[in-house]
Amino acid sequence: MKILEHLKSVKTHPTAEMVYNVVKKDIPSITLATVYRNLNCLSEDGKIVKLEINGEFRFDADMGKHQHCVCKKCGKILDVFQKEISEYALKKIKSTDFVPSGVQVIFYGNCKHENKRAKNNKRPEIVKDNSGVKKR
Amino acid sequence: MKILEHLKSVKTHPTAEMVYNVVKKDIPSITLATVYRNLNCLSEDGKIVKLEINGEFRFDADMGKHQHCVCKKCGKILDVFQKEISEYALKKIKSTDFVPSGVQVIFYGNCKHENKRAKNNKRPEIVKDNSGVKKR
DNA sequence: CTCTTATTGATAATTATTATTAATAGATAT
DNA sequence: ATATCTATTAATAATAATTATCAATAAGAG
Ligand SMILES: [Mn+2]
Ligand SMILES: [Mn+2]
Ligand SMILES: [Zn+2]
Ligand SMILES: [Zn+2]
Repeated sequence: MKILEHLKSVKTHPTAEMVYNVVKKDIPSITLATVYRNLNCLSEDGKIVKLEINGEFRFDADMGKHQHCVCKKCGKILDVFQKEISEYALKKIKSTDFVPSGVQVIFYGNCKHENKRAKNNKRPEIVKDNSGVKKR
Repeated sequence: MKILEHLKSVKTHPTAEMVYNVVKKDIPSITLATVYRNLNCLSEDGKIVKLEINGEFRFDADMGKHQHCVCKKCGKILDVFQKEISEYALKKIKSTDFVPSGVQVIFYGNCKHENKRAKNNKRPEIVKDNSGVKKR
């Protein structure tokens, strides 16, 4: 309950560990494995969405049909609420040997950073700057 | 070269390990780490696509704009070549604080298994059958 | 052929996630 | 209320995938 409650209160698409770090303030005895277990159950039950971004799972309690943007620089995940995009994809897809039940739309690009000094960049830049690296 | 060559010859979206198991037949000295290294370089250079599905990375040498279907039962990944779907998404998205450079469309659902007797089912079913598991 | 640098193989380390299990909490029956 | 049964948890340990390290090797330049 606390886990779902917390997930509903944020729009950051946290990892299991991020959820854990917040929820343990309320339930100090809770363990990371319990958070994982509950997040997985919730997503199997269709109460939350489990996303896979940059090598880790992210969780989202917003079950409305929406899309996501992932910043290639800072890794931030933003919501896009334009259900026509998902609907178009599902309406248009014609596959003889596959029956789709849902679609996931992820945009990759760059978010508008306060380019002066990134203020809420918790993790180091994911940008892969190859300048100066010469290939042969 | 052998890695890229192999990737271009298949449409299975293999994992690094799958690529490794094939390429090592040609280059017995090759190591899994080298395969990972090269796959990552290739994807950074835009020569291949790196997908993230069911907790692991999948690689695809088909750089044409296309979409994917993931079977929730067997994990198989199928291609869909309908560029209008990705184009629609990119054209329609309006985000004030994000500049998209690409979009990834993944359909989830079920592929048409030869349900009489699955003939090329290499890996065990991923299906999560909760029948008989009562929640309280 | 020698020198310099990039890439590899071998392996260790890391990270995220899942599995195990005895203990606990919660519900149910007495 | 107390005993009993059962689902969930905490506390690990284990696993799986991926990345890092680094000495040895291969490739290119001169
Ligand atoms: Mn979201
Ligand atoms: Mn493909
Ligand atoms: Zn950003
Ligand atoms: Zn299937």
